[in-house]
Amino acid sequence: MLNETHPIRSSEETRTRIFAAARQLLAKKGRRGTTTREIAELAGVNEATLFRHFGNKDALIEACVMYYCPAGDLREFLPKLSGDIESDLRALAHFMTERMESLRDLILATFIEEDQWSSAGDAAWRAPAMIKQAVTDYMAARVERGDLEGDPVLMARLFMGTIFAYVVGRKRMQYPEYTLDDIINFNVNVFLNGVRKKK
Amino acid sequence: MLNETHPIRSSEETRTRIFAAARQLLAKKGRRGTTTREIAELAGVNEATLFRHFGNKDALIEACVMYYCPAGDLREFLPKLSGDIESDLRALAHFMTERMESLRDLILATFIEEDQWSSAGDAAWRAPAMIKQAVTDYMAARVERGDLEGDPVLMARLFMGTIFAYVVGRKRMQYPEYTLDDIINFNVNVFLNGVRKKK
DNA sequence: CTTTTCTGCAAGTAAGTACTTGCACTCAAG
DNA sequence: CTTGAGTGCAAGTACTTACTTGCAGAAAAG
Repeated sequence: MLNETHPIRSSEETRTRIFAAARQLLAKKGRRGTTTREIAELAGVNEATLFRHFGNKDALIEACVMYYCPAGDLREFLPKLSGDIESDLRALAHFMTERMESLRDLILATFIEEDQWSSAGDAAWRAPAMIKQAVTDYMAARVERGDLEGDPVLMARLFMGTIFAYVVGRKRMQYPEYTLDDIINFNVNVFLNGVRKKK
Repeated sequence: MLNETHPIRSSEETRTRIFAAARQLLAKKGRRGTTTREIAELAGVNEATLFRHFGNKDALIEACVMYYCPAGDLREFLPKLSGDIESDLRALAHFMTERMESLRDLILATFIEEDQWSSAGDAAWRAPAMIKQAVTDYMAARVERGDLEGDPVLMARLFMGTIFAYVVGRKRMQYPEYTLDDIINFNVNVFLNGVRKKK
């Protein structure tokens, strides 16, 4: 007999359900504030299943972060860039905003309890670090070509900082009267006017 | 007899010792990761003293945040500004960096566990919100005067965002080869070139 | 001197939490 | 049909944590 408390589920699906629940709770309550009981409940599995899959809470969290922080999806995006700087930067800003937005809470969570995240914390930061490097390279190429002038590292830092601040600060510092496009356009314009090479 | 386990302490001093310890731990481990036992130990008081002073952990944390987030110290600073825009903005950037730095971890902690901070979370954000308003006003005045052009709200947002990103991201995104001055000077220059009115 | 206030100390309680274990059930593969 | 993997369920363990309580000492105020 097949009752509703025993639905058929593959092992894979169970794992992803657990990951989804863990991510949601980790982002909301942090590592210590999240209990295995809550994760199990939200995932719709028994608490014992968590431990049978991952051994302990730490391993679960680490696997969860690894699962959600792939580091390679930037390579599909970069080759598409080659128009003029302004549209490039706008596209980059949109791409980065999306990426960071989807990891926002997980990234934020690694900021506090810093000593307790161990390698899971590093995993969450791998994608942003790769993007940072790519942006720096982009800026350096444009400086080389004579489009921009200044230190590419500081340029990348400034550019990414504006996006970081938008994504992270959004909840506490709200600007409901502006759309994401408004803000990105403004930021890109100011940035470009500020670093474009004078002729 | 006066032994070292019973040193003389006024009630006021005990409170500030508790606040200092609580702040340190809250910043490092978050609200749930911080235990009353640890706070008492670090403060050098008995755990029971905590509860005799504040009743419960929540009230302690709230009192602690209130204690460390005064909202009025900006008024002493603003009147000193009246030179040219560049030096004004540099001074503002330094001031904001210092303020945010001293509250960095407390502010960060309020980002996650958001539902659990209640009014303490608002208290931690009162000072930044006031600074945001002051910067917006400053920008508006400069636009009015014809020095800058653009939307003062977005200008303030961008300007503060760069500082926010620096302070918050510092630990994970390190640039040991640049000093704070390097970064502030670069950011202020780019920003100013970007928003200065063209003649 | 007496009283009040603040504190330390030790013991304890009730609740929560990570994690375990033994058993039964379902389903798919051999 | 048998077997094994994956799961639910219920009970339990060892530990932590917020919070309490009763007692005693020390200092300050009256």
